[in-house]
Amino acid sequence: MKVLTKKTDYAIRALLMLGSKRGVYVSAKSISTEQDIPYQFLRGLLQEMIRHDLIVSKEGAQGGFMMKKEPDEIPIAQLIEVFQGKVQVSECMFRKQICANRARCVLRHEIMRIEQVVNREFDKITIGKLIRDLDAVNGMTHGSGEKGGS
Amino acid sequence: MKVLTKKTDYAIRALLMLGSKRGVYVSAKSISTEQDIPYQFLRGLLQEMIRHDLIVSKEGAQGGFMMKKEPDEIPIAQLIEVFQGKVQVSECMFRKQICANRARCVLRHEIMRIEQVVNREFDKITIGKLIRDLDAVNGMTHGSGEKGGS
DNA sequence: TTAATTGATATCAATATAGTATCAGTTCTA
DNA sequence: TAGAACTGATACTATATTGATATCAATTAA
Ligand code: FES
Ligand code: FES
Repeated sequence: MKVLTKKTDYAIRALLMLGSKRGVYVSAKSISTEQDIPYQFLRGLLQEMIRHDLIVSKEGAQGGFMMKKEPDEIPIAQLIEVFQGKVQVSECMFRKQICANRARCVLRHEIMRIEQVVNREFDKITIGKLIRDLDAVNGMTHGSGEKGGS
Repeated sequence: MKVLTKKTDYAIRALLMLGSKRGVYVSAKSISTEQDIPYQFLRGLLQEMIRHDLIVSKEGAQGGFMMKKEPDEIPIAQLIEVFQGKVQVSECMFRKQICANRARCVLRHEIMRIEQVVNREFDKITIGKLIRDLDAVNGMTHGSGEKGGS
C-alpha cells in the first residue's frame, strides 16, 4: 500500500525547492536536474500546480516557476488530493444483504473516521513546515551546491 | 487514493460471512453468490487466507471454508497487509541533495508517524467488531435469507 | 459412480502509474 | 531580429497493479 506516488513525491520536492528560493523564477530544468526528476514528467506536474494556483510561471528565457501561495498554506494533504485523488475507502464496502440501511451504517462510519484521521495528519504537514524541518536537519549550512554526505 | 482495494474488500466480506456462521463449512460458491464476488477471484483470496492461517478448508462435496482464528484476532490492518502489502510511504522521499542524513531525517520521521497512526486505527477494527456492529445495525433480526430493504 | 467441492496455476483484461516526444509560442539577449 | 532558453499544450508509449476468468486435477459425500 503506497501512500505517496511519484507524482506527489516529485511535486513536494519541487515545491520545497521553489519555497526555498523565493522571489526568483526557477526553471523546470534546474528542478529536474537537482532533484533527479524526469524532465517532461515534472513539466506536467508543474502545470498541474499552476492550475491549482499553487505556483505561477513565466515564459521565455530566464523564465521558470515561482511559489504563488505561502508554503505554510500548502498542506501535503492538498497535494495528495491533487495528484492521487481524495482519500476514499471503497465505493461502499458492505453492500447488498449485509448492509441494509446505509444511512446509519456503523461500518461505513468506522472507516470514514479513519479517513478523517489520516487527512487530519496530512493536513498538519505543510510545505513550509517541511522546509523549516529540512533547514534544521541541514543545520542551515547549505548554499546551493552542497554535495558530500554519508 | 484508494484505501481498500477489491481484494481487501472482498476478503473482509468473506470473513464476515464465515465469522457469522461458526462451526459449519461455507462454500466459495455460496459466499460468491451472497456477497456478489466473482467466484474464481474469491477462490484465490480464500486460498491466500488459508496460507495466512486465517481460515481452514475442507475439500469435496459439502466442503468449504471455516474460520480458524477468532474473529476478534483479525484486525483489518492484517488483511490490508496481506492483500495490499505493508503501508509504505515512498522508498525515500527526499533523496540526494535535499536530505543528506537519512538516519535522523525529520521528514521521514514525520511521515512514518502518520503511517503508525493509520495502522493503529486499522488495528482497532477487527472482524469480530465488525460482526457485532453489523448485528447491532441489523437489529439481530436476520436469519439467512433477509432480502428487502431500501 | 457422480456431483459438489477445493487445490493449483495459467492467462487475460482493465486501469493506473510512470515516463517520453513533439511542436508551437514567449521572452531575454546578443 | 535571430536564436537560445524557456513554458504551454498535448499526444503517445511503457510498465505495474488490480481485477477477473479459465482449466484441470484431486478429494469427498451421497
Ligand atoms: S457499508 Fe456501505 S452502507 Fe454499510
Ligand atoms: S527523506 Fe529519505 S532520508 Fe530524508
